[in-house]
Amino acid sequence: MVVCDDDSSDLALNRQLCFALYAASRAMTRAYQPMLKALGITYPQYLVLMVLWEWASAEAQQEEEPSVSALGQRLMLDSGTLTPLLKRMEQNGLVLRRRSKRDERITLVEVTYEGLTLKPKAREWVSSQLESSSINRNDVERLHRDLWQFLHKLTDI
Amino acid sequence: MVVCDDDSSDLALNRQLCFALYAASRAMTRAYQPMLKALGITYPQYLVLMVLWEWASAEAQQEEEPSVSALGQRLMLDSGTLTPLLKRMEQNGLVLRRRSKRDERITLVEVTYEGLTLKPKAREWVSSQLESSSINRNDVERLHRDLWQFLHKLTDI
DNA sequence: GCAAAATAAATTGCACACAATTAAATTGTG
DNA sequence: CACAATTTAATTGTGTGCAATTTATTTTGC
Repeated sequence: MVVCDDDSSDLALNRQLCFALYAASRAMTRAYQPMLKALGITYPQYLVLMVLWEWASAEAQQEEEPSVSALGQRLMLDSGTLTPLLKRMEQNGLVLRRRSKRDERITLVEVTYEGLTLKPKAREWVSSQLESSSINRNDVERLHRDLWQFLHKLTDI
Repeated sequence: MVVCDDDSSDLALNRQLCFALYAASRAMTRAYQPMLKALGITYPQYLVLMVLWEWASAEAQQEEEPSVSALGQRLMLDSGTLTPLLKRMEQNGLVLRRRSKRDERITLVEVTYEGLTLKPKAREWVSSQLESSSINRNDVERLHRDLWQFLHKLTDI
């Protein structure tokens, strides 16, 4: 059996992309650590907060119900991840969880005032990072666009 | 205090990139699941195997010592992640772990014959996926290049 | 030579991810 | 209305990631 062959192949090409995504995603998380530590939250908790900040904004008031599953659709996460994460956020005073009166199966999530106060702090840190880094905004936008295009093709298969 | 402001800002822009990376990385992992399940390994175990497959190839024989820390540098992972992962792979007969005779602090890792036999299977699956998908190889290469460029700027800060 | 510093893994503890299952509530259908 | 099918979270179990600490070994400085 051939178990040792050359690496100038699909395998190596693809390895590089799948690993680049894996490495870049973790590097991004690492880059956020100073801010996250200062705010006392984790990276996925920050993503949850960003969705909740959007939902709490005036424009979005009459939008979708802020349920666990709506949050899950937005972040592509399931209740197995979100339920314990939201419980920790509730413990830390960042969100409130309550059952919908209309349908007791649904758990509604809302950001607290304390959770809202983290938004300007996060914004300030992010904008100062962008300023002090050598990262070009156009590059970021192109990468973002290409990533989503790739992600859509990936999930279409 | 201003806790509710517009989202046409650095925060929103950056959220999209950091979330795109997070989502794309997990989507890639999901896309690999059918193959990984068939091979009986996890995604990070697959990444480890790819490094070990490279190291086992003839060209690389006199390269760096296949230690846990060398593996960690390649994958940007530490022993806290790798040690238990490699133990599981050893349990499953995919790798061997032994202490270096030259330096007893160092744990050397080598792929077994069983571990090598997974390589052609992985290659076959990956190439068939690329063929059957609508993903353009040039797009993949560009995304890969842009990702590494971004990753380097990120880790430079 | 030998104690202190440095190095390499391993360990510990916590927080995700996610597959699979379970439990509770609601909806659809006869 | 009854009751099966569906929907929504929560739960369970396994495997990462990673910070922080510990253990074992080697190197360095004197």
